[in-house]
Amino acid sequence: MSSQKPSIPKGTRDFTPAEMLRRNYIFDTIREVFQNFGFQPIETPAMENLSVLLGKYGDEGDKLLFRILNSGDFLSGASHQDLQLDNAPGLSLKISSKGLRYDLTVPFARYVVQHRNEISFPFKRYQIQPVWRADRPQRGRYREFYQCDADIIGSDSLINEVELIQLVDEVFRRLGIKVQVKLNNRKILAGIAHAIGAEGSLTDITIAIDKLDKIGQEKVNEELAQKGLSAEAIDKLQPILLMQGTDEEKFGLLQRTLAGSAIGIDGIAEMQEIFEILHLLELRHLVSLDLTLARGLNYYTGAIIEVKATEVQIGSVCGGGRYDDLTGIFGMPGTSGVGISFGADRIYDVMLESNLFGESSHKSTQVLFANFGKAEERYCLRLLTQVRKAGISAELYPEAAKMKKQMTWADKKEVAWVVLAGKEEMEQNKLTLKNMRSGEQISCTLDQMINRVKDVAGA
RNA sequence: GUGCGUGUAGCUCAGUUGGUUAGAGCAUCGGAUUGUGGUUCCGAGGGUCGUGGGUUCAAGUCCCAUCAUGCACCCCA
Repeated sequence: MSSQKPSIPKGTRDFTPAEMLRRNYIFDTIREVFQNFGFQPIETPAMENLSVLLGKYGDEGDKLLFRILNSGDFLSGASHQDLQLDNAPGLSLKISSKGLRYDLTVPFARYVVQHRNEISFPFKRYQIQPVWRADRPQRGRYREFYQCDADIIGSDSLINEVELIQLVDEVFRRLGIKVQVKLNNRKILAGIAHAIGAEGSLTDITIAIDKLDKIGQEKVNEELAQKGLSAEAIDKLQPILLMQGTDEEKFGLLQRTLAGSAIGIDGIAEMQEIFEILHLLELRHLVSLDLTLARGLNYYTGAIIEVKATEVQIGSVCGGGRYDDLTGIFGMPGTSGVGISFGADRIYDVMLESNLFGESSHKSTQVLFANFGKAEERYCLRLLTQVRKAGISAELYPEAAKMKKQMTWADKKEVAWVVLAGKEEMEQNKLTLKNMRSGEQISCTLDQMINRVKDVAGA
């Protein structure tokens, strides 16, 4: 029989015990902060109906959706014509009706509409689950990754934006990651488009502006011209692109520039209020207005947030914003929400690179009972139960392998203590306790052993 | 979808202007030590050199194709 080479799909990963301990440390930290801020957990299915997902993330997003082939005779829904025409998007709708979720926000909007009668608004939920994107994997980019989302839906108050920023500040404080929080507002971006007379090109403008720090002013202008923006409009855009100074100075310039745009004025007022409240709070990380922040997700309508690690280059580790009418598509208009999403996998990469995982994430079995044979096994099994009842994680090596093998095994697993209980110990109703770090060995009773292990663990 | 790079043992890699039987370290397993690991010594297993074709007396090495993978763009957590 020929064996096949085992592999996993591109952009997916296995996680070792050591990695899982560290990943769980991140999830636990984020979860604690979510709960501390009053968010409640939900989960939604890995797959959604395609009708829920399509059209919510822009054309690019639709392309990146993983689609699930219908079960059984999946071709039955497709006509001969469908198969013959070179029409992949059309055909895919005939043979696939489900897809893997692309983010947690859209499924949440669907959840809210479906459960609206059980929810008392404003509803604050958190959700920690994997999402899938058919992107080309590279550094910090995976096809399967975890998002940790906190959203508040059913409240227009800007307090919510501020709370999320506070939450972000707290999560990264606890994890020890240095970050920079950038804020912008879609309404301001719309106002800019209006002010330079190019409302129709809002998306092109925001995407081009977003690249400013990457490709520079000239290239951005070239790209805008290529997208069909008039020279006059590009000209008018320059003062905004090059805007420098304090947030107050930026707001001043914006107010003058966007004076003719109601939506722009509205956006400025929102941001001013958010900053005003933020100034009352003591935040650890710098929060700044960044007009080049665009964010491609189509559903954002108001404030947008992005968080970048300052010491590791990996793209954003956290992003979010306000969406005024995501539930409207599902038949429940007028319910505004705002949310934030932490990218657990990128946070992991940042922490690994910056050496931020402490010993707290190093947890293994505390006590291993060496196995000497059948009779000793029985003896140890009774002791083992009592050790576990005392709250100490313990296990018995499952077979009477050579001592060297058992000790090596304990060493590799970073077990702190090994209990040796053979014939001699059984006769004296005692056991030998070995400290794997120091190599020191003592003879003692079960109670003495439990106290010793607990003492050292507590110290 | 576009561009550039890389594929040799489980992992990291060496392999000369093409030249006889493809190597090392780490890891794994076994022994030295049948009740003692982290440092020693000895030994063993493990390879269709990504795959297919071509050039050549001869290809891990050169050429082409293909697949996989990494990076950049796009987009994003």
